[in-house]
Amino acid sequence: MARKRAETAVKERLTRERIVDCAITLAGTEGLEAVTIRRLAQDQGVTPMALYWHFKDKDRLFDGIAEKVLSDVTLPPESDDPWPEQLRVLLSELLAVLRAHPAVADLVKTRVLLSEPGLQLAERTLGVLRSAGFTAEQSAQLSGHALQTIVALVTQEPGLMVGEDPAAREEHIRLKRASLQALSPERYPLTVASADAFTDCGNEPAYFELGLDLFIEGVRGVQPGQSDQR
Amino acid sequence: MARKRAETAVKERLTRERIVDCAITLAGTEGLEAVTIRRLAQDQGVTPMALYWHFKDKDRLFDGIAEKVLSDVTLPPESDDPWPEQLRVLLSELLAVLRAHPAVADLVKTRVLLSEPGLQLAERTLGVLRSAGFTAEQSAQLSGHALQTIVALVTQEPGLMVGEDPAAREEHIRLKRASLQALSPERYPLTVASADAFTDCGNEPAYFELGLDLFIEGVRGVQPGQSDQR
DNA sequence: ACCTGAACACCGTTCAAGT
DNA sequence: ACCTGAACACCGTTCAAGT
Repeated sequence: MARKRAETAVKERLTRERIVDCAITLAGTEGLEAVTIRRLAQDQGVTPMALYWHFKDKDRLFDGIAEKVLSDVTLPPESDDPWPEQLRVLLSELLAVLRAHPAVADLVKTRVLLSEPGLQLAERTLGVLRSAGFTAEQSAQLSGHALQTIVALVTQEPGLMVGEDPAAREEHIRLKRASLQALSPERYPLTVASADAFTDCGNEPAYFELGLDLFIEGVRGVQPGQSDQR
Repeated sequence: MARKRAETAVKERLTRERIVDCAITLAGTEGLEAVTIRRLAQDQGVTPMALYWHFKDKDRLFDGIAEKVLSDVTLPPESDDPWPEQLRVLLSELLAVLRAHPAVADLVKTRVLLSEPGLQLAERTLGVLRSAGFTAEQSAQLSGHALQTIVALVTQEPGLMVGEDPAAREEHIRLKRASLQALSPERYPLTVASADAFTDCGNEPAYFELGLDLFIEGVRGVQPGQSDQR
């Protein structure tokens, strides 16, 4: 009981890591909108301006968040498996990591090329795509789509609501579903029939599997040297 | 010269349409961040609170923007073409509309099911997918991915910078490209080789074609009753 | 019906100053 | 090196009041 304690936790020195961790936790519990410089400072028991010694501005803090999340990605060893398998393994790993941090997945989307762990993931993804016969240009674009697909899968999952208690979540889903079901069945029969699926993804594994399959099959379909008649 | 004039244009009464149009224009010229209640009011020569008579809050204004943009989508007549063709036509139309409004495309992504024109597009898309043999659940998910893919194609186009003069844009691209090219060629050879493609999509038609193909081929690949061995 | 005035509770950020 | 105090220029939104 030496010195003074702050709030519930032992007061430690401010550091980039601590700020980033705090931001990730806060985003996870209350949503990314709750992550403000001032709120972060308050939770750390410090002045808002204290953060500016560690980060040039909020955008750099976001860079730090993305880097930290991407550092959770563990790349598999190089393999001789067919490229679709390798691609699936890479994307599944990224998917698993982002699923643990849906609130900040959108930050990652635009920041992969800005950090060491992101670059390693990108390099490996490009490797798989190049081995499938794509050019540097095509591989760049496809790797971007891959990232984009995984992030969308995580952030747009129907019924997902970060930083909302289960009761409010249920209510939100119920309301949205009701409004879809209230549509004219003559004009929007298919939309009404899909109301459940639009508001809550009933089966998570199937949802993510279809998303992954969709992308990988898409890559297969545009692969150079394929019979592409339609 | 009766009454008084404001700024450069003739002062007219405030209306939902005028506010939405103003917001879309502003987003296009200065970016979505520039679209604030206060700025909109200022441009219209009115108090910020005036807008609250027309829209409950900023989110409803965003709903209005999305609806207006989606109303530009002109649906093709029903056809007997094979479903991939029909899907391509629908997505190309949406793509063309969003390409004209990249700054607000992200707003559209989460609001298709909230307006008449969006619902009509969704219904048609679901129709095509259902005709391809997908269930209501699968079709809902795939239509979501379709939307998401088109929006991403428009908003993530490398080298696109909404609300930035060409000079600043060039400089921005140059800088980002240089930083990629400065990476270690031993550790990131493929990333360095793709630096150009990551920073500027050299060939727009090819970029959008590949994006569309990727999605449509993906749907083809996950279509029920296909030989799906990998 | 349509708009204003004043106020509230927030933001990110700068800059000079403290230890 | 690391943090604070005070201030600036913004936000969205509410509420009572005006015409």
